[in-house]
Amino acid sequence: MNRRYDPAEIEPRWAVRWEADELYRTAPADARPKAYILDFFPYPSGDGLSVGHCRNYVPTDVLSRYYRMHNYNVLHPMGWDAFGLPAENAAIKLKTNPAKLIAQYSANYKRQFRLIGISFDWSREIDSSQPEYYRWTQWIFLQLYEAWYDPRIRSAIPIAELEKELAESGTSGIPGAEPLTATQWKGMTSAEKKDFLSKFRLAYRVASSVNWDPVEKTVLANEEVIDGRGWRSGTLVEKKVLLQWFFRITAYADRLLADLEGIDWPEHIKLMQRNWIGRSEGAEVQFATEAGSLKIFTTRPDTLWGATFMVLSPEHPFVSRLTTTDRKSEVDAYIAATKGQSEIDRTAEGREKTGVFTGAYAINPVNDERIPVWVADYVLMGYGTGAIMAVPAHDQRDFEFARRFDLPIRVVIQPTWKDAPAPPLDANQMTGAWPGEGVMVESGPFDGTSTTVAVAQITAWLEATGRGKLAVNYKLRDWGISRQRYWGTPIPILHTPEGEVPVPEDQLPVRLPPVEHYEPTDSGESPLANIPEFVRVVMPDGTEGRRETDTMGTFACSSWYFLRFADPGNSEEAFDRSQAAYWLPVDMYVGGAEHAVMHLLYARFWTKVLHDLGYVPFVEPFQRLRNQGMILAPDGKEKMSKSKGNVITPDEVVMDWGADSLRAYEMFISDFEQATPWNTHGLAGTHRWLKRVWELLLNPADRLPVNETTRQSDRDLRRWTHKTVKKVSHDIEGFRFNTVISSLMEFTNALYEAQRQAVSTPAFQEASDALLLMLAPIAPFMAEEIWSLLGRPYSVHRQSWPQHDENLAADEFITLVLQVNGKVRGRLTMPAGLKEEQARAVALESEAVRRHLGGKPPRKLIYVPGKLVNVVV
RNA sequence: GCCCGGGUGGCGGAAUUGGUAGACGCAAAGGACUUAAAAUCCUUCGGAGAGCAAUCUCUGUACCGGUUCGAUUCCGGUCCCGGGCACCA
Repeated sequence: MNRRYDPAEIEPRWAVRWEADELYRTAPADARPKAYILDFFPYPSGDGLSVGHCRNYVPTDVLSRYYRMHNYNVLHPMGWDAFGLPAENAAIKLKTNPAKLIAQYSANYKRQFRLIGISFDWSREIDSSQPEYYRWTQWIFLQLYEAWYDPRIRSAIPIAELEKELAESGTSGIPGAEPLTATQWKGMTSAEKKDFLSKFRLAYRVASSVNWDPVEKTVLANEEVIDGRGWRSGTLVEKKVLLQWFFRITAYADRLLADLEGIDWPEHIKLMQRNWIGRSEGAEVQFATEAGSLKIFTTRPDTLWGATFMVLSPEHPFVSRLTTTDRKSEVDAYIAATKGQSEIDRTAEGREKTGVFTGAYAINPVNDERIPVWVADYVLMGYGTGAIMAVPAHDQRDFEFARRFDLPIRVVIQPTWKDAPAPPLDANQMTGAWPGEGVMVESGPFDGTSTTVAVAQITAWLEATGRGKLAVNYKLRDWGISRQRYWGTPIPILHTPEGEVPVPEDQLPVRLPPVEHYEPTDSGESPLANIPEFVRVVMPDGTEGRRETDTMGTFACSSWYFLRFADPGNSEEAFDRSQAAYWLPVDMYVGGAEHAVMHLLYARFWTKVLHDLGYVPFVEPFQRLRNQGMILAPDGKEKMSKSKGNVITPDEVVMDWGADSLRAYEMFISDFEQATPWNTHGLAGTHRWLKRVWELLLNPADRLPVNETTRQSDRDLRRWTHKTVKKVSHDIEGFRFNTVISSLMEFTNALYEAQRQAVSTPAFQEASDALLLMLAPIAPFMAEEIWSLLGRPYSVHRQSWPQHDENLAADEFITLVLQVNGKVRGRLTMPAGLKEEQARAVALESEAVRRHLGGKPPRKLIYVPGKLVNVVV
C-alpha cells in the first residue's frame, strides 16, 4: 500500500459520504440508554469560529461518538442563538436586515463544524429567530403571564386559580400578600383587577429605570454597560424610567438555591449562583414612628442594642411622611440630588457617605430608646425593607456614616477569643467582634449571652411580642426582559383601552415585520414602534389596540432551546412531552463560564415553571455541566481578539494540518477546564503522532532493529492494550482528554516497540484494532480512511468500543520502592502478588537499604501493599 | 474590600486515598540516513556535585512554618496571577 497520510484529500471525501448517509442522524426514542450531549448554542457572528471555540465542540463531539460506540442513543444537536444586539448592530451599520446576516453567518459556522468533523445531527438544527421557533418562546411567555407562584404549595399554578380564590376569600390565606377582602376584589374595576393581578403574575410589566445611551439613542442591557459607559459609544449611560417587562424569578429563589445540591456542576459555578441568589437569614424588626411602624431587616438582631440611628433609602415611602417641616427643604434637595445620579455614581468605590436628617425619631423596640431617622443613598430600596437600623460599632458602612455625621457609636459585643483587642473607646475603628462570635454587653437582659445564642433568642422574643419576626432576604432581582430593539422575540401582548391583553395562543406567532432596515428612535421606544402596520391592532369588539413594541432579550430564547432539540420540527407544540421526557435532562452540557449566572439561572427557572405547569417531569435541565478553559494567543497570556489580530481560525489549521490534528491537539493542549496558550509547535507534535499511527497501521513492513532492552512478549502487549482501553475509557468519561491523548501516544509507542519483533501475531492485531477504534472519536476522518483501506466494512463509526479485560490489564510485576526514613533509596521489581513478609524481608536484605542503615537496627517498618517499604531508624 | 480558583523543568502539562515528582508532547543539543535539505529514526534533557564507569550524593513542586515514617497532595501564615461579587444591612 504505502500510502502517505494526506488529510486534505481524505477529509472532504468522508465528510461528503457521512453527510449523504446521514451517519449521525439521531435515532427515534427506543429502549437503549440515551445520552443528550449539548454545547451552549452559539451566537453566530461574522467572524466565524476560532480555535478557542473548538475547545468545547471537539470534546463534546468525542463524547458523543464515544457513547454511540457504546450503543447509546445519542442526541447531539446544534442551533443558533440568532436574536440579539451584535447581529442587529451589524445590520444597522450595513443598512440591512439582521435575518440576512444571520443566514450568512450561521451557514459559515455550519461549514466550519463540518470541516472539523463535528457529528451534529443537522436535521435538528434550530434558529431562535425563525417564527417556527419564537412562536413557542412567545407561548412560554404566555404561560408565565397566565401563572402565579403560590408560596403555600411552592409551585406555579394558573392565575385563574388566584382569581377564584380572591373572589372567595380575598388575600387572607396568601402569605405575604397585601390585605384585600373578597368584597373589595369584587368591587374593583376590570383595570384595577388587572393591576392587582400583575403583582402576582410570573410575567409582569412595571415602571423601572433602564440604561440609556444618549449617543446611540438606545437602551442598553446591563451586560452592555461597562464601568458606567456604553460598550460601543463609550459615553456615560443615563438612567431613564420606562415601563419594562419582568419575569418573577425571585419567586423561585429558594428552589433555585436548594436544587443546586442535586446536580453535577463545577463547584465554583454553583457557588456563583448561590452568591447571586444571595440568601440571608435574619429578622424583620418594627420600630415605632409617628408615621406608623417602620420595618427594617437585619441579619444581626443581636446588635439591636447598638442601634444609635436609623437610615431610610431616599425612595422609602416613609421619607415624606416622617420629615419635619424645618428639615423638608434639605431632605427634598438631597433626594433630588440622588435621583440625578446614576447607579454607578451612587455605588462608586471609596465614595464618602452622604445623607440628611429627617428631623424624626423612631423607638427601638428592645429598649424604647428614641433614635434619629436619617436618609442616605447607601441604603437601597430594592433590598430588604429599604430601611435599616444603624449599628456603627459593628457595621463598616454605618460606622463610616456615624463618623461623617458625628452620630453616637455604642459597642454592644465584645470578642471572646484570646488576646482580643479591647473595644475602641475613641472609635477610631470598629471593634473586631464582627461578624464572628462574641459576648453581648450593654444589652439589657442579654448581657453576657453569646451572640449566636442571642440571635435565636432575640428573634424568638421579637416574634412572641409582635415586634418582629424571622425573615429571609435574597439579593436576586426579577429578570428584566424588555429590550427596545427590533431584533428579538416580540412580546405577545396588546395594549387596549381596557388594559393589557395577551395575544391568544392560536394567533401566535406575533411575527417580526420584515423591514429592510430601520434606525433606532430618539424616544427610547423600540424601532418597532415606528412601524404602524405592526403596532396597530383592531380588537374583536372593534376598538383599537396597540401592540407591545418591546422585544424579549435573547436570554429568553436560550432558556428553553434545549427542550426544542428534543422535538425540533413540532408545529403543534413547543415540544412533545414524551420526547422531552425521554431526552431530557441534558446529560452533559458544555460551554464557557461567562454564562455561569445569567443563562444557566434563567434556563433553570423556566424549566421549573414548565415543570410546575405540568409540561416536563424534571426540575433541573442540565444534569452535568462543564466549562472549557479559554485558549489564549500563542504569544504570552493575551486573549485572542479580532482587534489584536491574533485570532487563529480552524480553517487555517485544517488547511495546514488537517481536521484530525486540530481535534487531537484541542484535546491534548491542556486540562479541559484550564486556560492555556495556543502553540503551533504543539500542534505539529500531535500531527506527527497521527502520522505515526497511520504508518503503523498501514505500512507495517518497515522493520526496525530489535531493541533488546524493551523487548516485550505478547502477554506484555496484551496488557498494554487492555490497560490503555481501560484508562482511555475512564478518562473520556471523566472529561480528561489531555491524558486520553497521552495514553494513546504511549500505546502507539508501545506498538512500535512490539512491531520491531512481531508484526502479525494475534496480540498485535488486537492492539492495532483497539488503537484504531479508540482513535475513531478523536480523529474520525483518519480512522475511517484506515478502516476502509484495511478492507473493513463501512463505517468505523458504527463499530463498538473495545472492551477491556481486568485480568489481562492486571500487572504481573510491580516496582517495590525502598525507602529509608522516607527517602527513596532503591527500587525492586517484584511479582504482583508479593506478600508483606516477603516485601519486608527483601527490603531489609537489599543492598540499598543496608547501605543507608549503616548497621543500625530498624526501629519501624512501614509497608504499603504493592507499592513501598519504608524503613525507619 | 469580600468570595472562589491557581502557582510543578526553557514551554504546554502528568502524578487513584498522603507513598517512585516531572508521564506524554514541544523546544533544545548530539548522532544515524542523505550529495544536501526536508521527513524519519536513535540518544540526552529540573539544578548542583562526585566518579573511568555502571552509578551515587545533595537539592528541588511560589515562599515561610507545622503535622506525618513519608507532603506537589493535609493544616497555619505570606507573596503573586486569574475569575466572580461589590454600600445587599
